[in-house]
Amino acid sequence: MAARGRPRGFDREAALARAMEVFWERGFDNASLGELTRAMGINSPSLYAAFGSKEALFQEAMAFYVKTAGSGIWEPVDSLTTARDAIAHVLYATARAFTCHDQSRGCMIVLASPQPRGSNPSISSELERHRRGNRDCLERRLRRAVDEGELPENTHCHAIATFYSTVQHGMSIQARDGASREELLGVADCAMSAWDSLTRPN
Amino acid sequence: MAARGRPRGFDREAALARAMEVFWERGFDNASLGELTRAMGINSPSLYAAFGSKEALFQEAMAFYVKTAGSGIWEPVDSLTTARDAIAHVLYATARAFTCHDQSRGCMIVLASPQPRGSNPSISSELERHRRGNRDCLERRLRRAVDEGELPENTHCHAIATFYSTVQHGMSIQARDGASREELLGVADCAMSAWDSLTRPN
DNA sequence: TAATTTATGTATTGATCAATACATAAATGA
DNA sequence: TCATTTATGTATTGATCAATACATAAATTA
Repeated sequence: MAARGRPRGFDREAALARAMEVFWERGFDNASLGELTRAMGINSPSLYAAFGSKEALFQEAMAFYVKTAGSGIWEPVDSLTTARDAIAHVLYATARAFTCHDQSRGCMIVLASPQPRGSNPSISSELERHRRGNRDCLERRLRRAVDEGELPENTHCHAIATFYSTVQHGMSIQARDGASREELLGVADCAMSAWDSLTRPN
Repeated sequence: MAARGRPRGFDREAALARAMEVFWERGFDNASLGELTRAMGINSPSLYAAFGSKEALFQEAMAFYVKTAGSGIWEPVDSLTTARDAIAHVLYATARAFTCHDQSRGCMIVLASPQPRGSNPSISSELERHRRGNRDCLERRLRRAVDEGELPENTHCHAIATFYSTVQHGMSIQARDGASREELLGVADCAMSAWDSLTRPN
């Protein structure tokens, strides 16, 4: 069945990628519709026809971010053979990802709308839900490692997952403050140096 | 010399404290003048007469935050007798400070304006300057510990300071996401468990 | 008391925001 | 060809923002 009506004059996914860039760099509130439409190369009626609203556009941009920039960091967590490798991968991949653009930008999920009572609470809570999901992903991986015998039974999986999640969040702030790749890799080194004492039977 | 003209009808510092609370919770952009004046109990002409502008009010609120909420965290760094005690104090005091209100709020310096190209770049850079100052404070304390013989000569003071600074920043995000005091204290525990391996002569 | 100075309350300003009205363009189906 | 459907461009809407104009109130100085 062919599409009825005048065909869309722009690439929807390319426009979404541009919108993601703007939201990533400027945050939700500071990304004005004028800036978005300029970056996307369309006018506001086209934006609203294709995406619905600024909030809906952000939600799609967030999903696009997770699928692209975020997948290289989080997807290998379950496939790597040890929890230690998985955690180390998250930290080192984060250090590289946060410093692969001209200007370091950190994580869109952490920085795009940090105030829970900001202008759009539903966006803030959606971002928070996603951050919590990442932490839970680490905690599940640690529990699996306990089940598999890699880690001792009394491992504090919740505390360790929260710790590494905290380090990963902090790297976003450091990246925004201009930290170099070497500095962020050094942060990952320091964080991983706690591994043995954190997972010691005792 | 007595003050000329009609005396101010409100307590300037109390109003500033109220403004700080609003900026702290809502961030610079989302804190509207209406919300600020309502919280401060004054009308906008009084605000502008007393503080100059929204930006100037924020700068004063930031200084007030540093002097009040921040001093308990950072002031003891130089007076504590070991670098280890100093770093531990920063982390544990942060965990307590970030969870002493009804709703966890994290650090105003980290969360009030996270986008460097936000609506007010001068505020973002001022906040960044302050974050960098805190990291430098840790690094200086570590270097002093090397000079005093507490830590070995080849200690990576810059990397260690960046690491603990990163953890402290990450705790702001966790606090905003509702982390409990126990969870943040656990993060501090995990971070401090890296101390021995980070400062081992090797 | 009269002149001066500073603060306050009410109302308003121009700018910017997200979102939309409306006419027109470009496709398909009959 | 002609009706229908969808997209686009121009222009505009009401809301909200930070900041201010202006008249009045409350103090000091002369």
